[in-house]
Amino acid sequence: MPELPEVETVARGLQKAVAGDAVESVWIGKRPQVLKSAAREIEKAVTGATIAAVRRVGKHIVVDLQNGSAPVQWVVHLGMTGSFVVCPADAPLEKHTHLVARLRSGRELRFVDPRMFGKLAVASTAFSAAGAEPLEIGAEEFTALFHGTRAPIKSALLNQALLSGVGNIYADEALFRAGIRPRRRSHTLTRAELRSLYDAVREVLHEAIAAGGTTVNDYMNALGESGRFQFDLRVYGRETEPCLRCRTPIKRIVISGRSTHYCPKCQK
DNA sequence: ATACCGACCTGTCAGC
DNA sequence: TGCTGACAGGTCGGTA
Repeated sequence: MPELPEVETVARGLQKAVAGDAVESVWIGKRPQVLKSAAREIEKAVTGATIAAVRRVGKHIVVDLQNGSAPVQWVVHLGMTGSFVVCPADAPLEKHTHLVARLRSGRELRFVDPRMFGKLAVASTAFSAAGAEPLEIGAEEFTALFHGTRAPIKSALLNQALLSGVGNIYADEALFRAGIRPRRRSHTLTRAELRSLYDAVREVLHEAIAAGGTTVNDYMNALGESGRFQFDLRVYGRETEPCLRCRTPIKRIVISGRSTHYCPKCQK
């Protein structure tokens, strides 16, 4: 589900809603797949801790906790269907809820994930993403990064070790805006093409953040509200529909197992 | 080194 | 109505 703009939206929403609050107690479900730290360890790190800040790193949500003298990080990845929301304690418990943190303010912070592709862990060492932040990297560095791999550009954009945060929707949208075919080999792109792609990636991510993310199916922000960027998608999910620029039907192909959408006329 | 492919899970929707 | 298969925002590990 969530790519950089969705995770950013959740992190900002949580930062606004729960920074300064504290965790009084925690309930942990019995789904080992989503818990990457032992339940005991999570309980120990989180119970009694003050929430200093909530921020995004790549596609991860990082909650900075202060527990006694030791800073601890609570790291959450939403996978495809995860949600991390704050709600009143009496809100009905959703199916597939894996963790509930009761806050001093009386509200609850809940981690819900039906498909269980998400992850939740605690860490005492600073968490960092493998790849570069697309909104922080410079154009030169971006070019060097993509000249260094022979993979199809669509696959390269999805490779979190190169760039952290771009997922299937925004990869397709950025390639459309830059006029580049998704199967083109990354190292064969000209400097000018990579410069357009750099601009397109940043532009689409900024616009999507401003719209509160894309809700295709079940993505929700920290307060359980939908995003609005689904109305601004130009190619993703528009197979056979006319290109918004040239009216040619949008094509759908599969690249490294992911559904890929592009305009055969506008993208070279 | 690189790149496909299935696996991990549950839910939904289209088609028969 | 109900079954079956395809598909879904993401990553990982195995294999070629």
